[in-house]
Amino acid sequence: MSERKPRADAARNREAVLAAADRLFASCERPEQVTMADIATAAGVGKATLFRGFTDRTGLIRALYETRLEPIRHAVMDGPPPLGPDTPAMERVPALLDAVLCFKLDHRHLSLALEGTGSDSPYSAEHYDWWHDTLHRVLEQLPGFKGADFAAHALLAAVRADLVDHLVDRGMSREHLRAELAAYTGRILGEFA
Amino acid sequence: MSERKPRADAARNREAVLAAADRLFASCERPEQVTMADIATAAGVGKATLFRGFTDRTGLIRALYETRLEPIRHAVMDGPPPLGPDTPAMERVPALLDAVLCFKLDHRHLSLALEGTGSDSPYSAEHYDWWHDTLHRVLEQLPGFKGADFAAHALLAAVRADLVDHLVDRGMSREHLRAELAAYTGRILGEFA
DNA sequence: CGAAGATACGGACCCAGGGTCCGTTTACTC
DNA sequence: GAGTAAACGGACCCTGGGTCCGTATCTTCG
Repeated sequence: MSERKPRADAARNREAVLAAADRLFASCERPEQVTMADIATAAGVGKATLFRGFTDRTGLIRALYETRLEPIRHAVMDGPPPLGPDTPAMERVPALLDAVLCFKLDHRHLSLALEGTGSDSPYSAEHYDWWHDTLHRVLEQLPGFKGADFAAHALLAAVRADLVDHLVDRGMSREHLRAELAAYTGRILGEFA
Repeated sequence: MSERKPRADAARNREAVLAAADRLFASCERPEQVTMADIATAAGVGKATLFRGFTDRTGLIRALYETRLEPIRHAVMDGPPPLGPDTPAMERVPALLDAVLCFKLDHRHLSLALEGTGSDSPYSAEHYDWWHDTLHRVLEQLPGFKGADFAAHALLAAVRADLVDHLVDRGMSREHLRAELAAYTGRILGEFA
C-alpha cells in the first residue's frame, strides 16, 4: 500500500461529515438548499475540513453516494441471484434496474444532489460507468442482441433521479413505479422472452 | 387580447438578447460559463434588462429554447407525415424521437443549459409536458400497448441532452446515434411490428 | 514523558455570478 | 412640445463555493 494511515481525528471527522451530510440530504426539501456551511456546522467541523477531505461539493456527494451504494455494488459483483453474476441475463437485467430504481427511491435527495450537481454531469461519475459496463455486458450475453451499449445507457436513463423524483411527486407509488419499469424492461427484452 | 403592445425599444432589446444568448451558447464550451453579464454585454444592454424581460436565467434559457423549438412543434402539431398528426403511430413514434434527438444535436449547448439549469429540473418545463403528452398519446394509439405514460417518459429520457452530449463526446457520430435510437425505439414497439 | 515535526483544524476571508434598486433616459400620447 | 408611463443601465447586494494561514492536535522518538 502506498497510502499511510490518516490521523485519528481526521478519520473521525470524515465519518462525522458523511453522517451529517446524509442526515441533511435525507431531511431537506431540495438538495441544493443544503449548503457546505450547513454540513460543516452539522458535523461540528470547520468548512475547510470538508474541502480538505473531499476536494469540493461534488467530491463530498460522490463519496457519500459511494458508501451508500457499496452494499448493492457488492451484491451485484459477487452476491447471489437475482443480482449476482450467476443470474441468467434475462432475469438479471430487470433485477439490476429494479435495484437502481429502489436505490434512487431510498436515497432520493442524495441521488438528486449527485445527478443535478450542475456542471458535473452524472456521466462523468465513475459509478455510472460501472453501472453501464455491468448492464452492457449482461445485455450482450443475450445472443443476437444488438445495440447493447446504447440500450444500457437508455435503460439507465429511465431511472434517473430527477425522473424518478418527478414521478413520485406526481403521486406514483413505489410499487407502481417498479411495475412500470419492469414492464418497460420486459419490452426491451421482449423478443428474447 | 389582454396584452398591450410593448414599447418598440423593449421589443428590439428582447430580440437582441435572444440573438446574443443564442450566439454565446452556440460558441461556448460549457453552457454554465456563459454568464448573464456576458449575455447583457454581447447584446449591448444592461443586466437589468435581461431580468426585466425574462425574470431569471432559467426564464431566458427557456424563452430561447422555445423559439428554437417552435418550428418543430409546429411540424408535429399540424405538419405532414412523418411528424404530423396524420402519421400512423408506428411510424410517428420513431419520427418524434428522431426529431428530438436531432434538435438536441443541433442545439447541444442550449439544450444542456436548459436541462442542466441546476435547481429547475427539466421536468418542470412546459415543453417537456408537451413532448410527453404528445408521445404518450401516440403510444396509446397502439392497441393493447400498456404503460404508455411511463414508456413516454423513459423514451424521452433516452434523448436527454447530457446523455446525447456524453455519447457525442465519446465519438459517436450523428448518424450512428440516430440509428441506435431507431433500433432502441424499434424494440419498444417490437411486438406491434 | 516531553518536545519536535508533521498533520489537521477552523473561521475569517475572497470572489464570481445571479438578481435588485433607483436615478436617468426614451418612446409614445395628446 | 410637454407630460407621463415605460424601459434603461450599471452600481450595488448577497449567497454560497472555495481558500489562507495562524493555531491546536496527534504522533513519534529520544
